[in-house]
Amino acid sequence: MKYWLLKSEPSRYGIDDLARDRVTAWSGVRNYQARNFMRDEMRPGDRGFFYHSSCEEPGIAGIVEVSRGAYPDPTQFDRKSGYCDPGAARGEPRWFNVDVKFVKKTRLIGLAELRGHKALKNLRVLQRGNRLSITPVTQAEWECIIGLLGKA
DNA sequence: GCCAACGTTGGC
DNA sequence: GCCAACGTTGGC
Repeated sequence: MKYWLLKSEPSRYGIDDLARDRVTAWSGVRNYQARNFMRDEMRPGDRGFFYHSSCEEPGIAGIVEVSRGAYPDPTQFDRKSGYCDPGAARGEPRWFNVDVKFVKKTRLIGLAELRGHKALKNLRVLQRGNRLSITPVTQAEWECIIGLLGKA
């Protein structure tokens, strides 16, 4: 079982949207590294932090669980979708996505707080210039952050 | 709005 | 296969 951090802009789709929907397709990812994580490494039962990016208070806002392993992202074939990829063919999908389900909403753990912990110094989302929307989280990092949530 | 960082594209 | 140009991301 692995741990992940999934970024989303709350103005597009935030933790409250997932709390309402309970399950959502993590579709629309158009980056090969992130795709490979979903296709090759993410398995049902894996857990992840839901991270709010490009917003007033960037940070971890919730916990999710992978509820379905990777399958071809239907939006790549949808001509009306902004995620449509003319280079993708039905028999040869280029993009994949998993489904994630809501586990819980947490208090917001902002970047400054995350940076305050040595155990998190390698957390990808804290690195300069990090843009990858899906990143692995080590078990030690996961446990450190879960520990922070135990506090007020 | 700025700007650093990074991925992708395309000419050669 | 190199690399400059460009577009996007995302914190500040």
